Amino acid sequence: MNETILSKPDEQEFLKNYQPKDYPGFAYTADIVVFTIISGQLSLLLIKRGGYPYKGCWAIPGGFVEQTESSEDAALRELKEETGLTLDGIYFEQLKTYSQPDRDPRTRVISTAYVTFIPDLPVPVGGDDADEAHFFAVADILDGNESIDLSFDHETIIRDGLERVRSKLEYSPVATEFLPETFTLSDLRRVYESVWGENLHVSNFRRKVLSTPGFVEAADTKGESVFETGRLAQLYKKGDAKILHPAIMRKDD
Amino acid sequence: MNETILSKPDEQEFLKNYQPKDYPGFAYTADIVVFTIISGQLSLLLIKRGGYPYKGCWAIPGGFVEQTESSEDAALRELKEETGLTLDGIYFEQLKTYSQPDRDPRTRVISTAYVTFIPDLPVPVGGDDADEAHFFAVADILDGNESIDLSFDHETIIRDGLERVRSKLEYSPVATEFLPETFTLSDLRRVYESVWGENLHVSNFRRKVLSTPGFVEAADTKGESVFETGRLAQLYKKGDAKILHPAIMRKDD
DNA sequence: TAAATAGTGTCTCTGAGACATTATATT
DNA sequence: AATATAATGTCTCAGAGACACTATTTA
Repeated sequence: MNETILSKPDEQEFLKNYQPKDYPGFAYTADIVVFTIISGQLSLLLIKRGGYPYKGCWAIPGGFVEQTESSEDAALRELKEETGLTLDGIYFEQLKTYSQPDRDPRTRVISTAYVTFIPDLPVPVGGDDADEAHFFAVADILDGNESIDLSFDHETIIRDGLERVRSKLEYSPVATEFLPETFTLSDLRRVYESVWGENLHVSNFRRKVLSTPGFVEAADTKGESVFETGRLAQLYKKGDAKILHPAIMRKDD
Repeated sequence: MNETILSKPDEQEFLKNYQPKDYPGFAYTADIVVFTIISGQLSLLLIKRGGYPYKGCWAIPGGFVEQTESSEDAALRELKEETGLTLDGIYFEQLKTYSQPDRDPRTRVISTAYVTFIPDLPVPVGGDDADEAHFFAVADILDGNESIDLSFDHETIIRDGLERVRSKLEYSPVATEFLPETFTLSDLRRVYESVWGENLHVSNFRRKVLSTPGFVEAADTKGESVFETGRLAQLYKKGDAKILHPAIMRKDD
């Protein structure tokens, strides 16, 4: 914000006398797509709606933004209220804003959606506004025959979020956000395989990751295990790179 | 939107009796960053504000969204009203939504910003809400000593837009949006140089562009000129690729 | 003719796909 | 011992930086 200009006398005078216009006004919500990987399946968090409209249908967590908070703050607050999940210090980013006039059957609602990626650790529970919170495999939600009824335009939001996380893995180190503090290169590779839905070449993947500066660094604790049969693997932790170059590219682009 | 669910009797009943809540409501605006290249300088369109707040300061085009239109429609409508520019069939995309509670000194205003890239052809003029519309070199606006006073958080929006166009050039063919229907490879290279602010190697650039499928294709009209001294250049037109691969990468990432 | 840009060709290095081989763990 | 994963190494090809050289235009 440009503060200097606003301190001019005539600007101050205008603001002192300013009366909010009789402008219709919009309802404004913040929603968040929470991705994680469960049993090798890219999954996301849905809550079952307790009230109308779309009563009993599934929706991504979210809700109305308060007058005193940003939509970023609202997304985190609603997520916590509805599922108990706290994203403290966890990566999340703005996805897109949805403003189609008919996207909410009640009234005009603008929604800004966010995306986040979390390790498979916390077990979400239903909170204030929701009956139930549950992780579903993305494949089941989108192509699934299991008919998971989604609310509003949330299928569109989920598809946009999916494309975001898929492309984000290429040029940023966010794949590590899906993992605990230390992990093996196989763990990291499985993140890519789950998100992209394709198998990657094991040793080529290793070489690419290790030759990309700042992606991962070896953890001091060496030779720990991942609880799988086979040779014990070196543990790594997140490096300090914000962007990957060279990028880890997927095949189908 | 999921129409099937909404046609259920109980959902219909709820919607029939629905009364808009006594909810505060937000003002909602759509703004648009219009980039073009003028004399080899990446430039963008600003309008001089005719009223308070920030009277006399410069702002990116935009304004309040109507209840019956999407923010996409609003951005295009406001641009036309304020500058006379029509973006019919021209590429534009959503940039980001800004929701900081104090970003507008009058009242709470949410804004969704868009970006577009246009050839250096139309001359914008002031419209309804603005005194004046003018293209400024991005360098002058951001690092400039010429002190161009910007309104609201528009400097942030412009910086975000700048980073978007810079990265967009790498993996998408949008550079051609800055050019007329036919252009030479030098024209295209100068777009990259203007946006990235770095000189590119002439013959390597040629090879990369021509070996990227669908980026450009030779125009039927051969050997036309670009009105520069030197050998006449082959003309090209936009290809049908939506994504560039291999990408045209910049140095500093 | 000089200057400027268009366009071609070549050398080299890096990154990635494909694949073979060795190492170390569990069962 | 059989099996599974970890880790290293090698061959080859594609893409990109650097650079030399030729072609065609204007001034």
